[in-house]
Amino acid sequence: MSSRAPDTAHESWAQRAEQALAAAGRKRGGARSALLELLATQECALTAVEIEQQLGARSPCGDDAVRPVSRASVYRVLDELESLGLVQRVDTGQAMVRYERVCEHEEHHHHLVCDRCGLVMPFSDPGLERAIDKLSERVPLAVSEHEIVLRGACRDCAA
Amino acid sequence: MSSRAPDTAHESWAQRAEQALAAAGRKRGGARSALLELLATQECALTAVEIEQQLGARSPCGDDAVRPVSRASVYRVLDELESLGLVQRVDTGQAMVRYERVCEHEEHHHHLVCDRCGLVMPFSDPGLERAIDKLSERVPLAVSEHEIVLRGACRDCAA
DNA sequence: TTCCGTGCAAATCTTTTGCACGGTC
DNA sequence: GACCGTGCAAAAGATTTGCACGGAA
Repeated sequence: MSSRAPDTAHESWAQRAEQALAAAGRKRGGARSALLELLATQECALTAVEIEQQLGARSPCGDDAVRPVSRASVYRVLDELESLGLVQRVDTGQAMVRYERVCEHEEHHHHLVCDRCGLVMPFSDPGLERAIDKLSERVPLAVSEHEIVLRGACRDCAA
Repeated sequence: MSSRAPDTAHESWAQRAEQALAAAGRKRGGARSALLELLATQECALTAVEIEQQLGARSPCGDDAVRPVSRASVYRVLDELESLGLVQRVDTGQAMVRYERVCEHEEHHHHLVCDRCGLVMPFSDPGLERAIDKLSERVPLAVSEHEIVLRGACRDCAA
């Protein structure tokens, strides 16, 4: 990242998302913008309910005209973004599915899940990716994506 | 089991399960026996509904006194077996969770999932396991298990 | 006889859908 | 003005739980 700092990656994600949406003939809307803005800042996967809550928690004063986003819209927008390849579902084996943005030029990551407190953390490992890629060629399936989840006790819970 | 061939592995799994259940102070029951018997023969993960259907499909004549197993029991038994470490949940990212038996001495496997038809196949790869094991030591989580899912198009669907 | 296992029905919880209104193009 | 986006409420589907009965120890 010579001139651009890496922390602008999520801005460009939001831009790319807006573009893709526009290209798909979609109009703009409050709920979707809010959701894009939130996802752009997230490091790791969120559930629909977490997203709803975070969006509802904006403007604690209550008179900012930022209306809370309904859960239905959260699901609808996520679904839309997923089909455009801007967001991916992450199934951590917990009750609810999680969603996170897909950054084309960022190293993609997988997830650590704490069995006890439910904490979800990202991790990435080039060696593992290589192993998966090689494996993908030997398998009776035209692999288009993969997902890896490591489960165990996080530091706080193990202490 | 010294001279037993490996294809009796599932028999011993059923036995081990019965023992563990007994050790946990559990009594025997029709639904649970049926479920154990079914799981013992399965190569790969099943959903609760699939299990219910297979158990309901026994004795097509209808007068064999084998009563269909209720779905609630399927879930209860699976939950029980899971907490004893005899069965593991497998989350393939489809609508329903899957379950399969855990064989201590068998190489454990992961899953290929066809996006289009929903087919689930097992696969295993020692290299991948090694990579995961090494990785597990470097991660801020006391890893107790891991799950890998490769998604794509199966041969039939890709054709 | 005591307690466990099971079926049935109702409850829960996540996610989806139908409908009507208001905003965007 | 046409059509999309959104909220609300109801629906759908998977899983869990409460309760009462029958069987195992």
